[in-house]
Amino acid sequence: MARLAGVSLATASRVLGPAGTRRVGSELRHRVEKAARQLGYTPNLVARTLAHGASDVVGLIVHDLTDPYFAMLAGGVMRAAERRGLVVLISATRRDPEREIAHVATLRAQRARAIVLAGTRVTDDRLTGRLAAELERYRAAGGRAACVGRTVLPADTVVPDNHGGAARLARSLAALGHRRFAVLAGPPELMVVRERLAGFAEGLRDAGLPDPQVLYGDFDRDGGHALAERLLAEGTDATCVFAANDVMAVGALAALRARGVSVPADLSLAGFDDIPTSRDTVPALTTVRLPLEDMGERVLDLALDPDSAGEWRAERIPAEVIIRESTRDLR
Amino acid sequence: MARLAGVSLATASRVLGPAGTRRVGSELRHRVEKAARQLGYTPNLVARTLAHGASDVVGLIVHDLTDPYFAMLAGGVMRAAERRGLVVLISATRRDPEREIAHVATLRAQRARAIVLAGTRVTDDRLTGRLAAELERYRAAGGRAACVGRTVLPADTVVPDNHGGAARLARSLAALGHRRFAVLAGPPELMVVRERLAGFAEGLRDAGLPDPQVLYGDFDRDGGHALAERLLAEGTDATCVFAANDVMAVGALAALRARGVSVPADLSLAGFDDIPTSRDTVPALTTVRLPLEDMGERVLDLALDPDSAGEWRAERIPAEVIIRESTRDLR
DNA sequence: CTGTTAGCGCTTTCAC
DNA sequence: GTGAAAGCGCTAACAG
Repeated sequence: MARLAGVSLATASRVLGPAGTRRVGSELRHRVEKAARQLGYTPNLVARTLAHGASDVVGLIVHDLTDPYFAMLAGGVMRAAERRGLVVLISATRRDPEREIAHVATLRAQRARAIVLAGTRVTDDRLTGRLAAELERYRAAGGRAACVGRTVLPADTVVPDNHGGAARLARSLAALGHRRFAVLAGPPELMVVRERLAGFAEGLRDAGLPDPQVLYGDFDRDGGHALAERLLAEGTDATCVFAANDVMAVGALAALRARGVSVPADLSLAGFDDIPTSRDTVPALTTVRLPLEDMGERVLDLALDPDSAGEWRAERIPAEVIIRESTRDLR
Repeated sequence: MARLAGVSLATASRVLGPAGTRRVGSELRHRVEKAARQLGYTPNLVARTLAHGASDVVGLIVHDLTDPYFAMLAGGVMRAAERRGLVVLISATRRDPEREIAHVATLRAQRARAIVLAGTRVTDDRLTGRLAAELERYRAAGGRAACVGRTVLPADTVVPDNHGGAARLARSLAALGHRRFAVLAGPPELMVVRERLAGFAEGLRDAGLPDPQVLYGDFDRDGGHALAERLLAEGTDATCVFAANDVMAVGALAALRARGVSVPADLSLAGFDDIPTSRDTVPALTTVRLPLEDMGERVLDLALDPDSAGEWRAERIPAEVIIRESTRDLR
């Protein structure tokens, strides 16, 4: 113990402890610091957490780190955490709501200072209810939480404008002269999917166009690939395809290419999210931009900052349509 | 406290505690479990860690989660951790060795059960020495560690066959009829870069070809982009370009395309790693495959499994050349 | 300003 | 088998 090395005991805690209004004579302060350095002493954060109550780990629950959407989000959360001197415990749900609930429980047991939930929001009320209950216990134990997605959970939320973005995208596409659309959607149980789909349909209606043809599948690269093949197999009169997210669009692009369908000459394609690779696909992907890293930072801020009044806060994130080369101008 | 709820006290610990040879009468066992359930009791892992010594968090230090290489690696580590009931604390170095050292220190303070280091290995001896020292302290405090990359650290290591893979790639490319090469390399301080460069040059020599033209830059997408532009600006007589990793290759591809250089018609291009997107680029990227997720799992296994004898283990990971469409067959 | 004294919640000998 | 008691290493009142 650095204590014995120095001379005093709990004084050490004051100088080595969390920066703050620690008043210690400079003489002793130096002695302690010196001793600590000599012994290579590092405070045991576990003990500190136990005694002091507040841990400096925050939990982040995502679907899959391998998906650029979540990787970017995680990057933002980690950046914000580092700025505050906190560390991030990441766990993946792989879209399994049960696993998400379990992870919240683990984080509670771990006494994480805050939990950020990203991307498994489903429409099943029973599941949502159980997750909410688990979160409630966590909060009751002094934890803070925030999530990104829809405001269905009892927590502050960063809510990307999925609906509005998709609607604006639809209108932009209509303005390019497209009249018939197909949507490669993820599983209908996913909130994001429903929002983007509804927004897109609404945008189409605004433009006086009929509802799109909709195909449901997995919300990932292979899902996009499979759906594009199905679209081709079933036949379509659409001139433009909207994939519910960019990774699906990337998969669709590959499938179309393999089948000899040229984008955008034969068929236009648009995605959603604006992950980094979407500007590097060929053709570059028209999409709806979400400031993923910023969202990550914001959601951690929300989780950590003192609650506002009674109601849960919802921070809307604007989504911006970006027209690139994958959508043909038919005019 | 579940204790009072039930009846006994430390008995609760025996039934709720870590699974094992806990002998408790089934009557009491049931009572305790019931009480725990009623109260929604969850053991405080922080306290357990303090008392019991062993935490169930493992640390993972990567360069940047946003880079698919590390995302995949992280995915593997997380999978392996989950299988063992452990959680993963991830931190990013953004290639700053100082930050890496700091993260090890933090993880030590956090009493992480194990640390996995991935991807900041540099050639600076002073830095490596300090990192080694920090690791040594961690280990002295009972921690375990393993890393992926070069075996320069006092730890078990998963070592991808960068040299061999690059050499085989060079020979394959030579077999396709290419005679003059350019390499878009990352910063020379990075171990990976040196290994891949050396391996590539060696493969060329094996084939009786001259050393390649080498350009150094950043080890990421934008680095690849910038380097490709520089290559074009400076002019080159190479018929094939080797980018030291896939994300650089993706950037290079975009730059070449923007400049009207067709791949592989005008110039061939190859990468390294085989990240998921490399099969979706246009043209699909010739590369050297590394089983990233497996590597992640293996490195955690290495870190956690009881040390073998005195020497540090080095687990070689084979790298497989994958010829796709981005490299032209000149024969 | 600085030393003493209780715990934080759990695991673990050590008796009964 | 099961209860009692002693810490794990640190922080936080509370006195000096």
